[in-house]
Amino acid sequence: MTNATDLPAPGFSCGLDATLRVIAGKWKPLIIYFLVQGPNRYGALKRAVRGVSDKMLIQQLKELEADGIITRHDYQEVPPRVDYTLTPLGRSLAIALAPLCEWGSANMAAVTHLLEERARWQATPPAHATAGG
Amino acid sequence: MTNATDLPAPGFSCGLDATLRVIAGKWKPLIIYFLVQGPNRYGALKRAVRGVSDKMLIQQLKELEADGIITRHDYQEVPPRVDYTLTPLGRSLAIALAPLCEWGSANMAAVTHLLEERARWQATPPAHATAGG
DNA sequence: CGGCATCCGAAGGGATACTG
DNA sequence: CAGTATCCCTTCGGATGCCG
Repeated sequence: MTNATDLPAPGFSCGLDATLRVIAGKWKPLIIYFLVQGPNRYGALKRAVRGVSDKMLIQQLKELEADGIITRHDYQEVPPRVDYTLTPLGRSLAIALAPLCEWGSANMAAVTHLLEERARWQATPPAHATAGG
Repeated sequence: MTNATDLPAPGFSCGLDATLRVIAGKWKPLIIYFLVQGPNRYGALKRAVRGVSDKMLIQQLKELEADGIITRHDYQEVPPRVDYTLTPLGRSLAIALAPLCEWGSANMAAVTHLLEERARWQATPPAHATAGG
């Protein structure tokens, strides 16, 4: 980040905005990051992300492919065999994701705790939660 | 990141998952990143993010506050004056966001182009786009 | 195994109007 | 200026079922 006192921006809050368009989607960052390990088959991806449905996985995979982040290789054999690989662009994005990963690891305890707090906060009577502070 | 050939993972794709919970939301990363410049008023945030509605901005701000990423200070004066500041935790998250920002800047041209491509792809007849591939 | 289509509920998020 | 509330449409995303 530049001087942090001069990073205003015309329409973008810097490239962050651009990046967000690409990684938008509940599973994309996870998919991308998982793929840094190397090419992986559909099934492996599905097992790795754990929780994602076929629909979502396929959808995100397609968008990622359309965005030039990954490439799909169909071996055209039976039983079906397909694998997904990060493109150079995708790889660079993955490494940019690393700090976020590290942050999460470093603060996982806090995050876990916070998430619980938030859940409680959200369960608060939507009436006029201004009180309680 | 480590060797990129040895960063598998148990149930989490590393802390990335945890981080994603915190920055989930169309505007959060932008808000966080904008705040690294220092404390900012509601209006400044609104102008900076540009495109966000009051509803969304307030909502995300509240969640960020609940998550311990930012703090809100109400000067209790009139006309109203409130400002938001990154907590140490928030600051650390912001710096983890920097690489993403840089990636976006570095690849903005490509991303912009890709986005157009995707828009075109999405406009494709949803019938059975299996063809043409 | 890998993938697609459909249905459906939940959440996201914009527009507008109102308050102090 | 800062924030709240409501309406309402869109997107996200999960469950299920079917196909090559």
